[in-house]
Amino acid sequence: MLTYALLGFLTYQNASGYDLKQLMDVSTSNFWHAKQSQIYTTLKKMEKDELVLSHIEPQESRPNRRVYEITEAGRADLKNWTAQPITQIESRKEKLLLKLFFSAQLDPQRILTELRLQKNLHQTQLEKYQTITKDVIAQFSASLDMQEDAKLWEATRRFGELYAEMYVRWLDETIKSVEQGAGEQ
Amino acid sequence: MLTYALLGFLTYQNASGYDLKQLMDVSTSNFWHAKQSQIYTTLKKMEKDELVLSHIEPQESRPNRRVYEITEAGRADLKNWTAQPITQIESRKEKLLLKLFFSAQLDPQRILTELRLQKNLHQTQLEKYQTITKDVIAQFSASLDMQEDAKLWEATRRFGELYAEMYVRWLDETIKSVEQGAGEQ
DNA sequence: AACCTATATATAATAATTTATATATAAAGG
DNA sequence: CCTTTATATATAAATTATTATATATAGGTT
Repeated sequence: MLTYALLGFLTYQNASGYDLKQLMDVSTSNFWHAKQSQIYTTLKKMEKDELVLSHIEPQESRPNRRVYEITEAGRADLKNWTAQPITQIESRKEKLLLKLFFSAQLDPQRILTELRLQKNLHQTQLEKYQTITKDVIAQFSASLDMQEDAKLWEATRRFGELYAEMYVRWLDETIKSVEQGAGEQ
Repeated sequence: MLTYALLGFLTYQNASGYDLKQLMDVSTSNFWHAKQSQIYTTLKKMEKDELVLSHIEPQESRPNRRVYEITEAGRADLKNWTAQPITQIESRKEKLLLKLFFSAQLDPQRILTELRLQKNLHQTQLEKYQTITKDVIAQFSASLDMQEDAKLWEATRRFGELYAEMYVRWLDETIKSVEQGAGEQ
């Protein structure tokens, strides 16, 4: 899957592994992320599979860059993937819920502390989606040739916003429910 | 992480790999899931680490069961894990959003078909949380010694419900937005 | 009679992902 | 002056997860 994310970025412009990591961090990290090491090894595999090709770009006073370029085979592969409809719901993994599920014999105070910490985190995240992320996309939206892209990027930002909102709401409800059983304010 | 899920189940009762797979599928699959093969190999590793121990339970006309039991070390390990607060937001991976993000040059009709299919899936899922899952938990809630557990289980069910609700809402918004650009009803 | 589902465990092979480490330098901040 | 951050790539090791396959039988369905 990471392959397709990388191919997607490379349809916009050539990029190094370093560039691609930066791009992911600021744009798709909300719904797709990868570690630096995975990006580098995946690019290597992609070059072996001829989905991309690379060349070294010498730099002064900085390590040389290995810049990747998508090939025709790469474009075809990406197109083929996008043509394949997703017929299932993506499964989630949420450590917090796993802990909660098995926490009945635990001290309610501990659970509450943890839930409140999480509320903070998601609230901060929510605000980021509503300010910084929104502004970044709005800027892209201003350039004419980016309008179609920006519309879809906005949709993914909105997902992040709605998700964070939902999470905070659920935490509020859950905190209240746990407080009731614990006899504390 | 799967280790803790399995240990969690084993604090309630001894179980075989097969049992644990069934249990996960009907209870935690909303926020934690695993394939049969991973469960079997993880149990094996856990036994080597002395977090569980197993014995064979002979059966007539069915393959013998290998039943696992949590050890004191296992209980300690689980307790230690629950005591460790989670200080980060869990990162998501959503193929659908990844596709959407890179879909500007794609036929809007295709995107719409895919989004509508997803809406169906999440709507069906939502109804399940609101009916079957809700009923199952309500039944557990009826037995006195399960009330504390059932309350937390209900919280995790509620998460699934809110998530599905949010997803459907986002899909509605996104479908509308894509329709506008595509000049179709 | 043939097929599917449920019951039950196990392992091999592969793929995906994370953690850790190594190297090298410039610029900026405290 | 020292530390941190940014720039850049690369690989080893370990963990986690998926896909595929093998075996065996009872019971129900087409």
